[in-house]
This record gives sequence, structure tokens and C-alpha cells, in this order.
Amino acid sequence: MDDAIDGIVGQWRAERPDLGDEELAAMALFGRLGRLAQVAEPLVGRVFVRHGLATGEFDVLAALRRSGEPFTLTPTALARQLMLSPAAMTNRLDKLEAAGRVDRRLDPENRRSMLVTLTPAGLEMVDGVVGEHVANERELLSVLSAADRARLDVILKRLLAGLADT
Amino acid sequence: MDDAIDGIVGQWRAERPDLGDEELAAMALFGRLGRLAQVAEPLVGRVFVRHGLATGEFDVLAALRRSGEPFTLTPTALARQLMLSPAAMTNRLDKLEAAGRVDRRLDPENRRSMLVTLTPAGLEMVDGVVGEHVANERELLSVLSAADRARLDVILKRLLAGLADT
DNA sequence: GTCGAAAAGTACGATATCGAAATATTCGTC
DNA sequence: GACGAATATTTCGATATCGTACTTTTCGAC
Repeated sequence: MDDAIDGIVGQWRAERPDLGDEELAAMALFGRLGRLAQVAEPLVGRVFVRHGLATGEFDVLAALRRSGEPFTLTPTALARQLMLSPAAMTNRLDKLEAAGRVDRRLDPENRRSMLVTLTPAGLEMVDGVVGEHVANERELLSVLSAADRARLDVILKRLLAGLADT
Repeated sequence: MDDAIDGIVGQWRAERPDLGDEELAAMALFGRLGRLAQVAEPLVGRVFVRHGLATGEFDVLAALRRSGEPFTLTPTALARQLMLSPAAMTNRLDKLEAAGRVDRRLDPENRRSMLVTLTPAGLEMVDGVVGEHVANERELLSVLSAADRARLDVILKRLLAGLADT
């Protein structure tokens, strides 16, 4: 069965018959990857919306939570983990702090640095949401067989590793 | 070999042993999908940057080009294909028109509607770039075996179809 | 020990997106 | 054929991001 990406590739094949099959197959694959990320985001994020969180806010709380006691990281470490600019992290932390979900204080060891910590309210929030979040992700993937899920994960991991040092 | 996503899942397993293996596997898969989209974008887009185009601008020109003669679509059709809001498409078209790569004129058949067309300069631009673009995508995927690429495409297509009607 | 280089965080300006409202036109129903 | 609903596009306000510049603090080489 043809999908939207097949239609796009078919148009290119008709309009530019000089493009090779391997190249068009690569275009299809990247097209599906991009579209999947775009389609998946709201489906994954609906859990957060139910709890009054944006996806990006959950990401910050989750990074602090899984780092373990005392649930503390620097803005730079958070920005690196979430692949954000430091400026974007400042913005997210401003809002999370205003909402009472994280605290910011100076690092006594290094006065250039800040320490960002989950507040009790922030900890309660992320612990209450994460179970529902992963259950939702599991449910979304139930459209694939267990074998397909396993193969997909392996190949994505290979591709990610291969592109990382490009 | 463990990657960044394995590390994240390992942290969750240590901190929240109540989360199930299936759920954590789903989290890993979505994490890899999201990260891949994030990592791939600049690698794919470097071709456009070399030609003074943003990825989003190329996407518009490419949609017009592959639609075939007379390289004309409405803003609404473009917005739907690229999964953008109509407002975002207005913005992109404003810039492409100012750069002389597309024309906008009223549809004589339906005066609510606009017809967006590639200018000769826009056509030359997209035709000059698309070959290099797909060659780059093919090269990026060469880190996978042909069998892996084929399997990946099939599974992504299944997942996309499964999530579409969710 | 001092001084230039590097690092951490924030502020600022620019950009791209969205949702909602506004405007103009067409369609469908009675 | 009139009128309300639907459609196409744009405008506006809000938001999230980035890159760059700036301030403060620490590190390293001599």
C-alpha cells in the first residue's frame, strides 16, 4: 500500500527520472523519519498536556529525576542532555522555577555555576506522570510486532551511532 | 555498546524499578527516534546551507517542483503537504517571493485562492540542488547495510501507518 | 602570584512557529 | 436567489528557539 511518502517519491521519479533509485530510497527513508517525529510528538505529549505540562518542561523534570538524589544538575548539564542551547535552558528554567517545580541556587563550590534541583512539588509531579508516560509510549508502539520493535530499535541505534561521528 | 539512550534508560531502571521492561523499551525507541530527527536535520540541511537556502525554503520549492508543470500550488495545499499551519506558510511564501523564487497571483477561477508558482530562478535553484540533496541523504545512510536500510524503511512505514489513525 | 584564556549563566535581538481572529469569497439549501 | 456555513488567506499576539555578546568566576602557563 502506498502512503504519502511513496506519493512524493513517485512524483520525483516522474519529474526527474535522472535521480537514482538508491537516492530516492534514501529520500523516502529520511522523509518517513521526519514525518514520524512530527506525528509522534503530539501523541506522546498528550499525557503531559493532561497534567498541565509542556513536553519540554517534562523533559527537564525527568532529567533531574532520573539523575537520582539529590535531583540536582547544572543548567549546562541539562542543556547538553536535552540538546538545547544554554539560552533555551535559561528560558525553561525561568518558567519551571516560577511554577515552583525547581529551585535555582548558587553552587558553593564554583560560583560561576548554578545548581538546579527538583522541589518536592516538582518531584511529586514527575513521579506521578512518568508511569503514565511510558505506558502511553508502549501503547503507541503496540501497532508493531515485538519482532519489528526489536529490529527497529537495533537499526535506529546503529544509524544514530553512525551519524554521530559524521 | 551502550549509547546515550541506554544510559538514560539505565538511570530510570535504577531510580524507578517499578517501571516495566516493555515500557522502558518503548521509551528507548521513542528517544532514539526523536534524537535521530534532531541529529539528522543539520546533516541533511548542510546541502541547503551551501546554496543559501533554509531547509524549510527548500521544502516549499521542492513541493512545487515535484508537482510538475506548471509548478503551481495553492498555499493551503502547500501547508497541508508540509504539515504546517497556514500562517507559517504565509510567512515562508513572503520570504520566497521577496527572494524572487516564487510568484503569487490570484486564482482567476476562485478569487479566495492564490496560485503560487516557481519563477524561472526558483526552478533553476531547486533543480540544481535536489540532486546534491539526495546524494547527501544516500551518503548519510551508507552507515547502514542495504538490508538494514530496507528493513528500517518497511518498519517505519508500518509505524507511520499505525500511528496515523490513532 | 599575575594575567590571558576558558567556562557558566544570562540578556538581547532575530526568527519561525502556532492559534485565533479578521476578511473575502464560494457553496448549498431552502 | 438569499443567506448561513464553509473555505482560503492573511494578520496579530504569544511563545520557544537560536546565535551573539556580556559578566563573573576559575583555571593554567609563565
